[in-house]
Amino acid sequence: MTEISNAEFEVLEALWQNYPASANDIIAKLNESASTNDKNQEKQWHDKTVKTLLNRLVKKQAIGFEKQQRHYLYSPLLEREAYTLKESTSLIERMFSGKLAPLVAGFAKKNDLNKDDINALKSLISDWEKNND
Amino acid sequence: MTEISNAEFEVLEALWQNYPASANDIIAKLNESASTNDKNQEKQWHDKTVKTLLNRLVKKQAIGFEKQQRHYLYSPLLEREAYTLKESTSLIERMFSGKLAPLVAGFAKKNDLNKDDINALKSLISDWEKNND
DNA sequence: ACTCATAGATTACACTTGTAATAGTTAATT
DNA sequence: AATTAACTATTACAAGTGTAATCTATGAGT
Repeated sequence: MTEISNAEFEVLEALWQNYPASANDIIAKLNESASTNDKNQEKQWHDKTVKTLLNRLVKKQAIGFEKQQRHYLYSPLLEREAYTLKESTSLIERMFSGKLAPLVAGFAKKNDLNKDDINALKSLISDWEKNND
Repeated sequence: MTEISNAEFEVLEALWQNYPASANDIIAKLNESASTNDKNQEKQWHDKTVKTLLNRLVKKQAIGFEKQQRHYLYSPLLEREAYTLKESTSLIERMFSGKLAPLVAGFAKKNDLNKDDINALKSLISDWEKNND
């Protein structure tokens, strides 16, 4: 499977959030994003652009579709969790010699951790210890 | 500052490891990588390629140089830590809504954490708590 | 002083990416 | 049945990337 670009990823993300979905569903999802907020100045996706990206994702076998009368219903062929794990592993490999701690340390230093993060980490650690002692 | 590509990053990485450095120093560093190991099948960098990447990094103001007689001595203009933090923040933003825990959870699930990682995380947590209680 | 090796600068070139527009097809409407 | 609307497929096009080769200037050796 070839690489998924940033723009492609955003489309895939919309699909993960709700599928199977038609091109229009996906376009709508991409353009909604908290539009309840009036001053929402999110990027607007042009439908032609999204169609192109869907085609590329199909070619890359990241998503598939089944014909539904006149239009298609798309579905991801990748699991989100597997994909994000692969991507984060790759980044940690490239920038931190595969070690997780330096990444976390960077966040801690920037003080970008809050109580919730810490609690989540603690809980992960105790789970790990439960299974690996 | 524009984006730094993957190949550019590897060159920058070599420079961070030792600078100021001449183009040849950098090329050597890139091609050495544990070459003590005979079956080392690491990618070999062509010198022309590295020169190109150095030029692009200069253009992107990621590195600078000072003329030293006939050749240049390059130095990074970015701090490694700042750069990796920016990149990891960006990835976590895009894939985990800015939350660190899900990333760590992915690692824990894959069982890609060892005792050292856990200890490092614990220590980070206790540092954090020392400063944020 | 002249020639050559070398370092950096410029050019190359195919592939990817972001961002669409246009062309082709088929279902829906009049 | 003919026309139109709505989809998908194909084409476009500039900028960025990976990967070098060629050009140019200059210091080093003869």
